[in-house]
Amino acid sequence: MSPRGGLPEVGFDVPMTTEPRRPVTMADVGAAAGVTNRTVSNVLSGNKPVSPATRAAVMAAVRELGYQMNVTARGLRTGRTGLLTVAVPALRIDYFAELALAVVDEAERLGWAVTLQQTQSDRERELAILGGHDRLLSDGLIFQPHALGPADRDLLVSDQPVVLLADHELQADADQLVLDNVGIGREATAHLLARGRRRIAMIGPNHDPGLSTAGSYRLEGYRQALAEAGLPARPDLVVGATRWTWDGGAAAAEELLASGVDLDGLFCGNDSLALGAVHALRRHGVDVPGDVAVIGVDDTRDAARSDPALSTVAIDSAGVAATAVGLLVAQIRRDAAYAGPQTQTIAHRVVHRASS
Amino acid sequence: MSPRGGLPEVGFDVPMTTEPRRPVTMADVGAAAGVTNRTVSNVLSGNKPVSPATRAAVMAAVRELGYQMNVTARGLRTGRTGLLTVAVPALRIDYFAELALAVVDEAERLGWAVTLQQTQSDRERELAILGGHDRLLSDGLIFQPHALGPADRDLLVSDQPVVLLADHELQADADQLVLDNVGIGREATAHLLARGRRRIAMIGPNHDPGLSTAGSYRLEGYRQALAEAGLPARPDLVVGATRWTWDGGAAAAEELLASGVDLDGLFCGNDSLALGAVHALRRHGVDVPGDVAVIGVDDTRDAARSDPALSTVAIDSAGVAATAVGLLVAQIRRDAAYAGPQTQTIAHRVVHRASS
DNA sequence: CTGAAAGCGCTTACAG
DNA sequence: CTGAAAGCGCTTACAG
Repeated sequence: MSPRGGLPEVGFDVPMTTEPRRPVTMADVGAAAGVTNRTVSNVLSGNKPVSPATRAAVMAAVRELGYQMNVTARGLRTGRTGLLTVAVPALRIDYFAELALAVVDEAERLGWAVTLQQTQSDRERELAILGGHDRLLSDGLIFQPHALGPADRDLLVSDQPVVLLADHELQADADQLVLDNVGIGREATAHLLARGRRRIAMIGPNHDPGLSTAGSYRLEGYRQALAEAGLPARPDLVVGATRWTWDGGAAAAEELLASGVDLDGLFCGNDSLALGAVHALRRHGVDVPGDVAVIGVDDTRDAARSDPALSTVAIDSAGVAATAVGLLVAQIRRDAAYAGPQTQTIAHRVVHRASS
Repeated sequence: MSPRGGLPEVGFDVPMTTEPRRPVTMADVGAAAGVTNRTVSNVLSGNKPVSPATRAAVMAAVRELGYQMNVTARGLRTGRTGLLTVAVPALRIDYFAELALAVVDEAERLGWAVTLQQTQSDRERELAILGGHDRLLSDGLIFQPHALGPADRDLLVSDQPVVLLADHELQADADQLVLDNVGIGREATAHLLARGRRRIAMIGPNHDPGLSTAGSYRLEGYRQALAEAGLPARPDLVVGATRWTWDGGAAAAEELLASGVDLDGLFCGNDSLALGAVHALRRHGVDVPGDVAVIGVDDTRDAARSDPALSTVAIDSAGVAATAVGLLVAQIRRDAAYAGPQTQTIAHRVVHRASS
């Protein structure tokens, strides 16, 4: 804008002060500090000793130039990105949301970042998790398969770090944290029996044979408990639920009521189902626990806060998260203390509250 | 273990069948398909046309060798990782959890993965988000600052793609989605006034002057509504809450009741506070809405499901997430349609339910 | 449509 | 303790 008269011609050829913003590299930092990029790397990584004077000069240059490490380049060189992947069926289900957020907390505490993936219980998406992009961008995977099952053991074996969360023992060649779902169903039902209930319904089993969900195992436990009490398994008392959500629980309870079946106890596959079911029951004038005692599974935060407070089988999702992250990081670091692939059973316990 | 007698000496020097598992590279795939890595890259990226026969040969080799792209290497070359970062104060707060999960959904739909970060409203951690590792590992950032405020505008400006979610307009050089928190407080309070309440309390303002939270703006709206109705602002009706959680709401309600103040309406800074407060009120025999009408903010899922269903000021977190992801991706792609940094106000609306 | 080569920004043996 | 150089596995102008 200013006339060129007052400036030497050459002035127009010097670079503008606002250059194309080439990112600052370690070499730039080194040049400013009078060393090479190698020394900068040693200072920043702490892998090799560096003299205090050199360190100070480097750090000053880092600050002055606003240097930020190119994590992708480091990742290519070292094979580590500092990222973990968590893949669960659906984050809309409270239990998985709480589990995933617990993993984020625990990983963050140990200095790792986390990416979240949802499989929607879809086989193709579960396969994509195992072989996909994010798998290689992150250093390890915590994965709850839903559509993949025991028949897919070859797929679930991996030379990359992985911890499986499972509704049933999947195979022995990877770390896995397994729920005792039969035990959960049996103990939940036994709790209702102990409260004097005899006509106990269940909401939850999934009729999709392709899904190895917790539902079928919990149903088995429910049947075992009834059998141990000398009670028959009545199909009219069992209602399926494809989606284990609040809405699914409300709909299933409506279905139970509409069928006219007489019940005095209700075991729901998880807390979300149970809370939706309680809501529907009360809307129809059914008292909980007076007319029907209800118990869920998971002990989500909402369970303790609902009115009436929901009895449940507590699963320590924070503990599962901590264990899973610990095992995964041990694998990634090739810790000497890491004992190799193992199967751990996740603990559970019945929590008695007002709903039963 | 087996005696070497039966084997030729040379046998011990041939490589074992289980080699050190060098990862398969594009060059390996090319060698198997009779082309170079460049052609493999062209096939896999789709960036350049490749003859059908060559493509088929490459894809066959990819399958046979079980090739998985090294995403880190591609990221170093292209400057893209396919990863977005979402940073919010705390995932334990329902609104942020729902917002973050909505971002995951929307990003996934568009083919991006998401990493989640929590700042805990801590200034150091917010600065780390802006300058940290994950910033450079991901292609863009959706960030709700809490400790950083208008005074930090220089820090919030960036040459890297960013979308700010804000409780108050922060600065004009970045995309930002801003809540009209004064309006939210005013309309929530006006709703209670319209329901005939005159002694309206508020739970929420944060007394930490370092935090530019929504609380102070919503408090201002609350005062405006009272003033417009000709009512005085009574300090004894306002209770602070440092953490906007269910527990925080229950504790604040206890505090209100213990103070002996007479109230007939209650505006809570968010739904989590409100649900905790309702629980505490009812436990002390206070009827909602008979004795005290209650309204929250956010319209989290629990709001509609609680008993009584909670009135609230709905914020469309799914819409916020979709808009934020859309703006961020447009920045990353340098879309021609991208209009440059802009400020959008997030819509809200009062939802009347049973609690008022 | 394909090959040979350069280069993204780091880390790390190899010398000194 | 530091320099010069190789190489991680891709993508992409440059030739043909």
